[in-house]
Amino acid sequence: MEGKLSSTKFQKEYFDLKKIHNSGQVLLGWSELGEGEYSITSGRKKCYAREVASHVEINCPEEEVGYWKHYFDLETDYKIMEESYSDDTYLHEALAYGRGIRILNQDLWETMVSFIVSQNNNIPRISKSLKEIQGERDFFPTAEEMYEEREKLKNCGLGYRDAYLIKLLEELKIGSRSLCFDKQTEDAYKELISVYGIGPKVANCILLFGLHHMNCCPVDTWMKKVFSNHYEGKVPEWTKDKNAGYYQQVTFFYERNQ
DNA sequence: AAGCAGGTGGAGT
DNA sequence: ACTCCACCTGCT
Repeated sequence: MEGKLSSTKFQKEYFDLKKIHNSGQVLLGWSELGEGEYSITSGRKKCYAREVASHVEINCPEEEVGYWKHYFDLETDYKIMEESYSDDTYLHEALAYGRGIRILNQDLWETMVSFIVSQNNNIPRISKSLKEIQGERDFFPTAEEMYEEREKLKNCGLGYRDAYLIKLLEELKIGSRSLCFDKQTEDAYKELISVYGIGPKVANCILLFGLHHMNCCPVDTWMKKVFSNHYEGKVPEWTKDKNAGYYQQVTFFYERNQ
């Protein structure tokens, strides 16, 4: 490690590591070292985070404090987001239950791979496959690194999804596609679903979890349960809110843990 | 032992 | 534009 280490504390009321870890947005990079204690990687960076008393403590190199503040979205006020919910009893309950969940600013490439792998799949196998892809490395491989070892992807238990990743890696290699999605939500969405293996659900997950478009609301089997169990099968108004992604996360979390 | 799991592409209307 | 349905694989 280079430079001084830094230990920073943050109020825990709207920052709950365990809830974030179990909220469905994180599929790689986090490993639980003990109760409420994690080592976390994102891109080429690594930190340790743990719950102490009424705080969350983040330990990382001094020059990376800003990176991790952004990763945990600590510049966003979740209290205001919670209080600005529409007049909706179920959402109100979910917001209280999920208080502490934040929408992370995860590494884009890691998010893309994670959610391509996640389709029609289950959590244990998703995690297993993603660990297989990482292998013995300290960090999840970049697109360049994965391209070099693309043949190995066939041995990662990905099933038919390996073809999706290999095609994407080849497109990136020859430059017919880039990882720049720095554009309006609608344009980024169109470009994402043009990727072989990315449909509407995965595209919305990438927009929300990798590109921080807070208005995006991925609809998966759990969200369909939310709609049918609490909204008479209708799609609630808040799915179109500017903070729909946060509402999706807390209702997803609430429904899954009932 | 069939069916399912954080869906998608492709074929057929 | 909209319904079906096969699809890798591991788990129950």
